[in-house]
Amino acid sequence: MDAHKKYTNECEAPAICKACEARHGGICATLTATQLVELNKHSNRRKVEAGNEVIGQGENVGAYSNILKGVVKLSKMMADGRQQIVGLQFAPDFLGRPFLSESSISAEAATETEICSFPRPIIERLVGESADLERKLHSQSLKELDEARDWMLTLGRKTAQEKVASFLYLIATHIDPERTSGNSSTFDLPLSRADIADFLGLTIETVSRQMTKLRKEGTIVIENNRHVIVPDTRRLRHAAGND
Amino acid sequence: MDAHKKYTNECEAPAICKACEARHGGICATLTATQLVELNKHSNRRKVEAGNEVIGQGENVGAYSNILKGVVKLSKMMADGRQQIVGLQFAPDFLGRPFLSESSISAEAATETEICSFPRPIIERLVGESADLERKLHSQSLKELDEARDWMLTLGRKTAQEKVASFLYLIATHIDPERTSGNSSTFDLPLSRADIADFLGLTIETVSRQMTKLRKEGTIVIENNRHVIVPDTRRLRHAAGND
DNA sequence: CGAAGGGTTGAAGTCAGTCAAATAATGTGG
DNA sequence: CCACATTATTTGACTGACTTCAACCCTTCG
Repeated sequence: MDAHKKYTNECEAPAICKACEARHGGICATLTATQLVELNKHSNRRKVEAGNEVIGQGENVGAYSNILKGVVKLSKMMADGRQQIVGLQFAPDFLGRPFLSESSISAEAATETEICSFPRPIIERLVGESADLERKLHSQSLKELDEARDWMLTLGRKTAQEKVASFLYLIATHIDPERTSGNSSTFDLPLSRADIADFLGLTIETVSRQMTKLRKEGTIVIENNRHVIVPDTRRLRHAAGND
Repeated sequence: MDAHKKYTNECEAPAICKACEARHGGICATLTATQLVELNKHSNRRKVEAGNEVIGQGENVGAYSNILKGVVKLSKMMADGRQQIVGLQFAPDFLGRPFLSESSISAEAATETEICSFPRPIIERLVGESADLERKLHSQSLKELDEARDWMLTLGRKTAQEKVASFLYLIATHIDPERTSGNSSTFDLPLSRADIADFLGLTIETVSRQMTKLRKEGTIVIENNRHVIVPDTRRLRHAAGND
């Protein structure tokens, strides 16, 4: 069987990659079929439950990954336990540098997540071969930098009300909307109130109060704590102080 | 004269570059002599006074620059005027993407500054030619990302006291120290109280009060408002909540 | 000398934090 | 499927850190 696999130079992409959700979104989009085959030999696709660290044990320490499904939170912690979420990564983002020695960032699945990870050395070799790949990684870094700086404005200068609205607006615009028609949007929050507080530099109580306020104003509708309906995203955007 | 300039392939670096402070620190370090000559034809070296935007008027809009001397602040502003400084760049950093359409960031000289700027198209062509250059730009982006995330923790989770100490510690470790021996450090603040407040997400009054407090505790000594002496940087680091 | 800008200090107000308790959602064993 | 235990979220009363508003000080510069 597999009679068509005799050539190695211009081979086809592995079947598993062809069916991959991130095939055209993640870093894999920049690779040739040959490189995909190579990468695929060492890749490891797996599920990560909400609340678990994305850093693989043993062999996978220091790996790079594609997020195929779910939301990953990147956070920093102070010696005394105070915590700050410094970034959220949505599928099909690439999860790279973070859990490298560098800065003390931890990556944890916020929701049930699926990732495809690759050993660091392989990626680094491919980066040397492919300018497109380096470009892709570079541009993701720049995107993350822009997002981080946007969030600095939120953390430093917005009120609690605006912070919570900013968060909801961020989610509304980044999550695969369960339903989006024109100006309205519906989704499940990927983060608990505690996580939201850590993302906004607030306490859970304040987050809760501001959500209640937004609900009573009619800016949002909440069902079962996690499910949110935004009837008018422009109104939410305005509440976030974005204009 | 200039008899030795007959070859064009393996020419020497331009004299002005050889004498340049950033020759080995900025992006220029990754370029070949030939590329330097090319780049030099279009480069524009100039001084920028404190308080002026670094964006060149007219021809230079959308340029990339090397910072040769001084400190540049990157800031974002909300519609109602609230402002947040999202990054400081010290010589010999590269000042790149910021004043590109993208995110509404403005770059302004905090102190008297000297920059060497290049038209965007030239840089972009060189990036295509030199993987080293792309790598260099990429790694600066990652550095800025790390710094931004560190600062998010400061903005979101630290007290006013810790924020001010964090700022002083940042300056103490980034500025060419006028005098550094062992654990002590002496320097001039590159930012006014108003700028410091915008960097820390505080008001000038709070910044002033916390500086006074740190002074009375003996953690720092202040002379003429701008001149600061840190007798023991470990103590300052501790006041910043970094351990 | 007087005006102007940057910085400090004080008094009063407010927004978000803290502490505590109630309520809702989720899970577990019988 | 129910009673119970456990956790997540909301709500309330109170406190406190930081802001706001206002006056004052100090240096600089015309």
